[in-house]
Amino acid sequence: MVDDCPHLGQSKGMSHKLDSIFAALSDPTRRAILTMLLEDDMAVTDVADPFEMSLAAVSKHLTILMKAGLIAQEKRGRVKWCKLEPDAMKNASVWMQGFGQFEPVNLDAFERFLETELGGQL
Amino acid sequence: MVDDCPHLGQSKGMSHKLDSIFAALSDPTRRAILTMLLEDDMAVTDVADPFEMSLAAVSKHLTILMKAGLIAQEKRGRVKWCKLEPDAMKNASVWMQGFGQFEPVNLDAFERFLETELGGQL
DNA sequence: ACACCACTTAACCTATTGTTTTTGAACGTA
DNA sequence: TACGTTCAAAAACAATAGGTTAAGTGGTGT
Repeated sequence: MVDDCPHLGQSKGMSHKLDSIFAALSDPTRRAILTMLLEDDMAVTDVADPFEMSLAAVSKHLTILMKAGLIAQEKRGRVKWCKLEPDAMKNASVWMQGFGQFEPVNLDAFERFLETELGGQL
Repeated sequence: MVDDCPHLGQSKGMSHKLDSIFAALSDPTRRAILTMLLEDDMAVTDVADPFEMSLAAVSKHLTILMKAGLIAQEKRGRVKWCKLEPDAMKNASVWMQGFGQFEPVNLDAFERFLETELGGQL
């Protein structure tokens, strides 16, 4: 979670994962796909069905989601089934929780604490 | 349309916000900036200092973070101070919680961050 | 007034992304 | 075997992202 703070220690592994996870989540089509997969596993054709765009475009979106680790694809026969892979999203969620856990008041207090007690030497 | 996240009762306006929030988070430089701002409010020049890139590039990153609502900027004199705006990230976090097939994040990542970085001085 | 400082904007370059259409491979079925 | 279905890959293209340098804006200090 602290991996991408360059003035602290850097271990690039996690950061690169977060790159692709957040980038994958930044597209509304892909978020919609994830929402659909929340209800049930789906074949590629069925995933593409509600969308205006071509099947090829949806297939590429699925590739992006898979490379981010947000879904898994399993081929059974000629049908490729897509299922959610929630662990990847958990990684991103945990990273974000580091920012959401405290109220603004507590944040201000914490900042003042850092200033007075530590002199900002971090 | 399947544009959004119906199971969470979110509107299309929210979807556009999530676009920019997740897109902003997908860049490691911007995540590093947010991590730095976790410790204290900072002037633009000081934010740019640890990075290899130009000040102009960092300024653009800050604009993206501000448009996503992840930070706020306040100009005092000739110095523009940047501070974290955690509510935006909380929105994105809530969206991800909808995929609650992983346990709700109850670990306090922020405290663990502090323990790691401050050596338990708190 | 003048120079400096803290940014922002402009113009530009390059790599990547998002999309389409077309092509083609793999697979079930008749 | 032959045919239709499922899906991926390739080619082509516009738009966007992230970076640069250079110029512009506006507050500070002497």
